[in-house]
Amino acid sequence: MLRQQIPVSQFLANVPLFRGLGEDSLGRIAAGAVQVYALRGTSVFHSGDSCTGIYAVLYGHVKLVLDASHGSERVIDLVGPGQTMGEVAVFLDEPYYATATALADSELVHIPKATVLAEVDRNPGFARRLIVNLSRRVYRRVSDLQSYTQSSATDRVVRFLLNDLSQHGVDDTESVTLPAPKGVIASRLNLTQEHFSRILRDLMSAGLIKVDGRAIRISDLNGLRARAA
Amino acid sequence: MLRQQIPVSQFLANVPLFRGLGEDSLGRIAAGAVQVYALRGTSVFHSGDSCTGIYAVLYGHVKLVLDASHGSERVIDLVGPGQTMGEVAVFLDEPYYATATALADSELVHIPKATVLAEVDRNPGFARRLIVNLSRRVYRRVSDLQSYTQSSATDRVVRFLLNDLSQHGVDDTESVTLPAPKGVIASRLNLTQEHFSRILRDLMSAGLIKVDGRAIRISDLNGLRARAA
DNA sequence: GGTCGCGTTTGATATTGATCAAAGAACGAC
DNA sequence: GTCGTTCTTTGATCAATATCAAACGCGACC
Repeated sequence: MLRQQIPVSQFLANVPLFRGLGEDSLGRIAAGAVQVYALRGTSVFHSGDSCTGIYAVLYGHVKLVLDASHGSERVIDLVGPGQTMGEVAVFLDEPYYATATALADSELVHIPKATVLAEVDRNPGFARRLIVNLSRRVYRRVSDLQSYTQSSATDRVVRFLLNDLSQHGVDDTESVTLPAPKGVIASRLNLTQEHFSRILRDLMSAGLIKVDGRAIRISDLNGLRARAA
Repeated sequence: MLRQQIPVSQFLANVPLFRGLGEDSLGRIAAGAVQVYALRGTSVFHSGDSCTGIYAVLYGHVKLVLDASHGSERVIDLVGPGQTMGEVAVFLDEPYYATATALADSELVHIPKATVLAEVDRNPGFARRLIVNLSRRVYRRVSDLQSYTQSSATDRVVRFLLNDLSQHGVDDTESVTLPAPKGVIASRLNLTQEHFSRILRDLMSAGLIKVDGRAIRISDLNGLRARAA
């Protein structure tokens, strides 16, 4: 993993967590920030590492994985451009509890713990941003929990597809490209690779989607929506 | 549900979220606060209700439930004395996403949304408290997720017992009293009432615990600990 | 072009925990 | 007390998903 110190405030201005913070504030944050490159397959931090600060992803994708004591790893999140990770460990003053591994060659910005803590005390606007950010995260975890426990594997997959679709905007051609190998997506959805594969096959043979590697075309959007109810 | 306006600052001083905030800050928070009594079985708020503020539990117990569209309800949290609920809805500026129902006659304090928001902007110490509070919540949700997906039902039950034990301190007699009907605890642990019942029976016949209604005595602490690995 | 390795698919089987149904126990109201 | 309600236990069966094993596809690299 390479590290390099260059001006990053222009990048940070586009990260939702920092957007609209004002030049002075951004400047202070950028001052301590360091650009980090992580090649595909390399880890940005490991579970148990002492926490040095937060990371914002500029481009690429990173998976957050809970190491399984026994059995296979569990992907708890996929972090893409504009998103941040590591806040929880910073504020709990504990080591990172998950491992962050690049799914593709990625560029990140590291903001040291001290910088984050100082800015929170200094800038209520930033504090508020963080609070909202964490609130959203709690909410998403609760939603996840709800999916895992109250809906079937197929429902989860369908909802995942529809969700990804809506994020990328409804293009002329309705399609989704998985940001990670299917095994990783499967784990994120709390199912095995095999089961995920079978579900995609079933959705295909029901004429709802077409799968070509990581590219998934939605053939019957309404049919798919009906399935998600 | 009764509401009554009385001075509450002395109570708030004992709630972790507000502890050590200083007289002035506590005073401002208490100013808008209203004491709320919820009889057993009554709800403090319902999923979908517009969010009016946060609640701190003074005594009693409240369950937070996700309504299941179809099927049975899912308990996502048990909120006891000193704990708070509703923060996420306040900061996301959305309706409550769960329903809060008293498990026993309970006393709570309601702090209006506006009061909370104003105090965050005014008092970095409070903002920090909230951030830590929310971080802990994210962490707990992740831990929950890990239990649900990476360990067996029995493991979860054992860990729940050991956890509850350590919270109440290791009394002379090592015992736990469930704060809610077994069906509620079961749901919190993501299993059915029946399954929970069978697990307790099995742990009993293995000589690890003794169950008498909601009182559970740990007969073989080391044996139980061994089971949690 | 061959082959190594990763990701993916498929099939057969096993296991966990859910569901359905019903009977018991506990507890409060009258 | 006795009745009604809620909580809990037990048994029988079922469904969902995991696991194990093996083959397949395909790109990277020699």
